[in-house]
Amino acid sequence: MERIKVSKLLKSVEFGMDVNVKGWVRTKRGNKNVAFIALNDGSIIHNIQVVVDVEKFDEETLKLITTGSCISVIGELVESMGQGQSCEIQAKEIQVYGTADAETYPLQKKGHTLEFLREIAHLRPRTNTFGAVLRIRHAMAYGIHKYFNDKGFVYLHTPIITGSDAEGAGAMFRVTTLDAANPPKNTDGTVNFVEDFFGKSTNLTVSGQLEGELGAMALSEVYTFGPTFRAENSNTPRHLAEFWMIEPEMAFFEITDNMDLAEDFLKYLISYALENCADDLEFLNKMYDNELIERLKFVVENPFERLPYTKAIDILVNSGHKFEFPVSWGTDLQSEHERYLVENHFKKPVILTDYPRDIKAFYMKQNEDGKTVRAMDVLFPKIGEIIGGSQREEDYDKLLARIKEMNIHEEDLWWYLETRKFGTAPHAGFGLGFERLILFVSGMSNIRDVIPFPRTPKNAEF
RNA sequence: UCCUACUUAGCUCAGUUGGUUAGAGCAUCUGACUGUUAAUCAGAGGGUCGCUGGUUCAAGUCCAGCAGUGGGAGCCA
Repeated sequence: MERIKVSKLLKSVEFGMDVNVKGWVRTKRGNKNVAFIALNDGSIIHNIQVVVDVEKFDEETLKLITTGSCISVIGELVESMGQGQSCEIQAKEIQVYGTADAETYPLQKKGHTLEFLREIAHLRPRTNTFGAVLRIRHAMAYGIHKYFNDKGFVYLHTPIITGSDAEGAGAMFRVTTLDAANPPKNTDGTVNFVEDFFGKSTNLTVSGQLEGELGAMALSEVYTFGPTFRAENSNTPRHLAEFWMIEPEMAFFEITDNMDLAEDFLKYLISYALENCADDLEFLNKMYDNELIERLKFVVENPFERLPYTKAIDILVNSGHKFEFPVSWGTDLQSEHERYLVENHFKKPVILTDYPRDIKAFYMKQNEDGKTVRAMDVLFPKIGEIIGGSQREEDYDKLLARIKEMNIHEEDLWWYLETRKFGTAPHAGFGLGFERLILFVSGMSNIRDVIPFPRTPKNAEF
């Protein structure tokens, strides 16, 4: 008999037919006459209740059905006699695929702390919480591709191993096949990477942006969506050493077009979650964050506040609010400043633009004032910076001057500079941290709980 | 990396000014119960008190170092 998924079954109203479901047992309870098994196959947050007439089954088989075990059930789909579910399966045949020793299986019927579940990341997808988060994560990944595809963007695969050390987005992980204990050396004692696999020093990418720009200078609109690596010793609920990032890059877009796209993109994804992940969001709203759904709707329905950095500084200085770090023009905003703007002053997402050039990357387009660049950061409640982007400097001379000024090796970027030499065009783009998006959409508060197997300093288990 | 808190049963936590044999709830096991919803009720088993060292007649409790985890900060997405 063909297997039917629980998600499909719970929507079915055709009582009286025999069905086959397969899944993992969440709980079993009952008495010597009747047993109730809550079965889940991950297709939906809800379980299907399997009713077992105890005397019709072998006692030894029923004993094997414990929390965590995996079974296949054939039975009749009937209207439930009990409260709490509309339909259930009256079991006729049960096959046990895999037992789960009750004394050692770590997941209980009772709730667990997220900290404990992180220690058993191989089993936590079997919980309601992680089932919900992982389904939402999937829906967001799909929504991202759908959004860009519908808009005519080309999905560009940028390299994961990079020889460019000039991306400037943080510490990198080295990629090498050299013997760590005994690497070939130059006469001055440094490691000779000419003998390494690629004939030069290579690292894992910290951003696909520079290559993304190369694609945009031919295909007009491109986006990347792939893993990104930062070797920073960051121990916070918002950072991972390995995370996924979405980086659209658009020719002929100026900074305002970039902001429009970023806002529309975020609103599309949040709407997509509200429409397609309603059950999972309701669960998370109930269990973790009572204002989650309300907050998601608010973000979709209200325009983001847009203002230049300089104006934000004025607001902060005149706020009368006591900050731990003083506010002054020319310094980067601290978390507390961003939080004040988003959560206290505007009470909605904020897009800040035109930051001082000295605190931003070399590739950002320089404004006429000689002091600021066309950067934009999208700040969200609870999680802070969710998007960072800019219009790019398309003028060869200005870009080269900035590279020299910041002591970046221009010879490493010859290919990047050539796009400004041959058919340059105004263009812009941004980066969205995928896990930060999931954090916001799911209402979870630690980034380690929105990726299946988190990589953080001192942790690469599983 | 810095600041701070925490680490006691499978899980979540109590544990008094240092003082006999370290407790509870849940989970597990056994039994009871004719349809349960984190079922309920009764009983039982379950501990190197994170690790190392120190103070003391005596350390889960006080001190030091180390490790891990949470929260905050920095770096950023």
